Amino acid sequence: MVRKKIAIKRIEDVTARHVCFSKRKSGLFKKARELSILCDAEIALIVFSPASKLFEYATSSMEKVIERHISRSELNFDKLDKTWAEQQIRCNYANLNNKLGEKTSEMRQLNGEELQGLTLKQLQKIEDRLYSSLNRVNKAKMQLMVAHRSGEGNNQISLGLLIGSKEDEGVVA
Amino acid sequence: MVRKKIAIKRIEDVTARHVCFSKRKSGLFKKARELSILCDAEIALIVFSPASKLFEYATSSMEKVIERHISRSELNFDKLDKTWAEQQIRCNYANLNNKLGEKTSEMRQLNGEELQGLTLKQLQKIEDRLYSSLNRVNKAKMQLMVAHRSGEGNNQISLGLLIGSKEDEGVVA
DNA sequence: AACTATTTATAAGA
DNA sequence: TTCTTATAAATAGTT
Repeated sequence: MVRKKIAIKRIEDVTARHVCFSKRKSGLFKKARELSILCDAEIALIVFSPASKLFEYATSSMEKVIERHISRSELNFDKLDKTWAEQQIRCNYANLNNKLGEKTSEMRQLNGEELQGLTLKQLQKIEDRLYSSLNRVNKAKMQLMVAHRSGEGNNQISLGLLIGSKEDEGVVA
Repeated sequence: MVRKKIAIKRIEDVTARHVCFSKRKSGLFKKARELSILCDAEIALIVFSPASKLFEYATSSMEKVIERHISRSELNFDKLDKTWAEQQIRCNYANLNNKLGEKTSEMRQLNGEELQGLTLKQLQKIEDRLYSSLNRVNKAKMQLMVAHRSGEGNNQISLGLLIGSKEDEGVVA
């Protein structure tokens, strides 16, 4: 347990990343709450998970302010002054462009393109990642087949299997 | 030095409160930064000290949005008169956003996340794709190993293998 | 989800 | 504010 300190860089393994997110998120929110109470500070904390799920914490009055910003999925440009809005768009644009580039490149490697120049170790890592993906896809297939069979056969049994095979939430729902 | 754990309640002594604020604030921001990097999360954190001094942290584009809201309330109702250029930028922005969304979603599926709701056929397709990726990665590994051996052995053979193993480019793209 | 060895944060003191 | 250090708290890896 905790054999080593970890480097602060993106965790590639999906499962590990989710677990880490869940753990550290609670830690972060706890710290925020403590700071606000101990030191009488106003705090707003917004966290979007990699899957874009929203988590938030805010003390008192700020809550309303922040809430408003979150619930807006489109920026309300009409209410903002134009120059700022334009800058904002440009900034986001560049940002998006970068992200798109990164994602594309990552996907290419995962696809097995752009493999030249990688070390054996790096290739091994990609291979491992692909295998775990395959595993998850296979599980999903199994669940589907079980669910499907339940449509024609004995509902009691298949329902039991379904529940038993549910692991991360929403797989079957 | 840390004689005891402290209770989480407002620190009455002003000096002690300030010191605590300063220390815990850095800790909180550090944790926020780490979470965002490790888990690829979007985070915005706003802290007002008891003396109403502002501290903030935000990943990427959220920064500007939040900043704007902090400097708050004096919204410029500089409505309308949107130039063609601005419209254009917004259009591109929306476009990029969509693309990024698609890519992200595609990658998640390829990763074996977000598999819920897919049909058996779709899952099969993802599985096939993963298998071909694995194939390509394996080939790359082989090439590396052969190339490595060729450093000591027969160059002709490994070159032949290299050329022979190149096949379908852009299967997925 | 629970455990625990370690790392990390931090309360008190200087 | 910054440093030190003993102790409390968080958490990475494992089960």
